[in-house]
Amino acid sequence: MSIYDTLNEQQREAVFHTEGPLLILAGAGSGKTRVLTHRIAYLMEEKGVNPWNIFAITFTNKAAGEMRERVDKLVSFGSESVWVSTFHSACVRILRRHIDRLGYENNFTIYDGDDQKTLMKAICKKLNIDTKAYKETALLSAISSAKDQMLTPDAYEEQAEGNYGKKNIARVYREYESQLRGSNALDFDDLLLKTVQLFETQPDVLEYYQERFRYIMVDEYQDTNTVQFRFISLLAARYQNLCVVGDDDQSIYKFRGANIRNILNFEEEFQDARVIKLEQNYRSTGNILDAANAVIRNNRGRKDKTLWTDNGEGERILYRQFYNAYEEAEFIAEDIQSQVRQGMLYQDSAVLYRTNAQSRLFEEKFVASNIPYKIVGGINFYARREIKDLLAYLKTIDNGRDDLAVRRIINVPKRGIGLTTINRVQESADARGIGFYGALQGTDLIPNIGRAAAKLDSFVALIEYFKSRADQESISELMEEILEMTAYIETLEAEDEEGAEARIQNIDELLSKIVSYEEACEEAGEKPGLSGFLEEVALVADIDSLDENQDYVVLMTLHSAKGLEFPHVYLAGLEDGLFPSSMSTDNPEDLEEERRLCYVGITRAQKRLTVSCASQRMIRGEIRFNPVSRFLKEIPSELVETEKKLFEKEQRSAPAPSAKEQARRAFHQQPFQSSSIAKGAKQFAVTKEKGLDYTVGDRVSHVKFGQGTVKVITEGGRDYEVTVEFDTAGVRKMFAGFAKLKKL
DNA sequence: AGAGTGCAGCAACTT
DNA sequence: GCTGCACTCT
Repeated sequence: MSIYDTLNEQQREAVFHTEGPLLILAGAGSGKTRVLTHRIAYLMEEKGVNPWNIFAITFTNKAAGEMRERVDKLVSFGSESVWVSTFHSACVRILRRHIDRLGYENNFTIYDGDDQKTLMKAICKKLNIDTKAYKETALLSAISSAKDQMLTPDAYEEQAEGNYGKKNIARVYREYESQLRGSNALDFDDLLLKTVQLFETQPDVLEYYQERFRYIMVDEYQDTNTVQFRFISLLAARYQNLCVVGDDDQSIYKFRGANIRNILNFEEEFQDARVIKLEQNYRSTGNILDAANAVIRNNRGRKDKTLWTDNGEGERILYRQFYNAYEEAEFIAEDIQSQVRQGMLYQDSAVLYRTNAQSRLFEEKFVASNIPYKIVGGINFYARREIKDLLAYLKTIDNGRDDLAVRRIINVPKRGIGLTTINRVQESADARGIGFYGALQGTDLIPNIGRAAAKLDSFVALIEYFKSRADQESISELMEEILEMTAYIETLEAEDEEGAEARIQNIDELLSKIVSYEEACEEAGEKPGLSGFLEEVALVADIDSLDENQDYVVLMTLHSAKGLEFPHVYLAGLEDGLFPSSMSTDNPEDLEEERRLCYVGITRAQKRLTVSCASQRMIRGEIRFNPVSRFLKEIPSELVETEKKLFEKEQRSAPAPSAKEQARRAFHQQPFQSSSIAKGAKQFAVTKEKGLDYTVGDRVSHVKFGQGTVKVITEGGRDYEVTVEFDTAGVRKMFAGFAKLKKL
């Protein structure tokens, strides 16, 4: 009996086919992760391949972690040497080593979407671009797709010949590119593009990685874009051991450049590619699968396949139509509670929707009904103002050339440095062809700077002080020092009464994340560095923080739900105009993508699927009346249960949960944890201690400031604020949670 | 020169 | 329902 006996015939075939290109067309729930993990195990255990030579690319960090864990369970040793990572993290790792060959410094900064927007705004201003005619987001997406097509600004301009609009975009692209370079920064697209450029221009580097990665596996292949495909083709060119797993029916990232031709044309690109289809679904019931098949059948231009299951028919799909979205949310909240009374866990349910804005109503109802929940997506933790501010300090300290970061914090907290001054500094920097921070370092050279010079000088002195500290102390100590010296929290409290508490909680969470990063590094025997932390932060997706061991209902968009499964799925807001989105209904290709999205949603469900819509819904403060989604009508009516009675009956005759269920629930249940502002379940927090073990007058010691005497303790909302007179460092005010003072 | 305040316009999906 | 910008006040 071997670990491979549990696989079905096609799965086994895919696992055993190790040499040469292989395309696995894996329908939803057909066990593709099982195949990939077993394949890695097979390579290592049976083929004697060095795990060091195996590279598996996943879509999210979470998927990467899970894959490594599962491989670890299959093989006796060596799984930690397998490279499992996302495209972006893999590229960052490669670029950190070699990007100096392309004229960047190796401690480059990564710009996220917000940073890109800020930068684009400044560029439009500088180039006098009419943002009515060319919206920032449109310009950015044009640049993004240019980068995906691996077009340099020069190539783009050439291509734009005779097209006035495109010429303008080329101008913007060129400026955007030069500003990024000037700031020693890369955007997300650059991570891939620069890696490809590196491979194409540095044969020795390419050869090194080709030798290193002799066996390459790519998950979610249907969502790779052109530059990603180029990346893997280059790597696989030497040994041709490329195994890609995907499902053309689940391609939902066309807007991000996903090229469905990568999957449809794989056999042309890689001659002699073996194609294996996995069509047996192990996840869902027959009814759910039939519904999914019926919907996706309406798409043209797909690889033919039919999913089947021997799981049995299961329950019919429950369909409810509501008067408005409030009632929809209320029903789902009640239904979840009724399911829980019958023995289900909260974590067995997920609510999926088309747009993030829909989460709001669910959140309200869930809070009111005391349902623990976690919202994935929406405003990313790292996109919050206070977090971005503090990270900008770290970025400035780490890479002084990151102009965006410097400009963000130069007057945060307020230092009396206004727009006029900032513009003068920028002009002077531009005139002299140096960076913003560079200009700040010589204020006497800036014309008309006047009284502001002193303020700028003290800002520079502050940053330089932090820089000098950065080598000597840990990131968390540095962060604490930034908080103390800028009085960031105090300022926050002073200016923003309602929001302050949640923001401070977020800062606590950031500190916790820094500490756990440091711990993780030390465990791995690496030195935790500022660049490393900032990079990790730039590449985390919200979905990575989902925790299967916590009992909460998950709320997310259909896009985020890709690759996940839940016993019970609620598909909400099935209305034409919302889903499919009104922006896609006039274009058949876009509509097909929406349909695939619907297919992804349906196939997330294992046992029970509830679909719902509302007759009227508030969108942008306007009441909209949308017809029932066309996708709903594509589900054969015999699979659907529309009767209201079903729900009420179950609720009334709910049997008491079995002893086993009660035990299961007691084990999983955790106290309700969520606040409407600090969205989602908090993982860590520096919370107010039950009390402090020191009082006024006590002698205490601090990691950095040494010994001192406690002068004042005031009780803040979330923490104690302690004033200590240090023997050598003077009087300092600090939060007990951060300061970790020890009584002597 | 900077900071605070009121109003307009805008809002898919994401690494 | 929220963010950016113009306007006015200190």
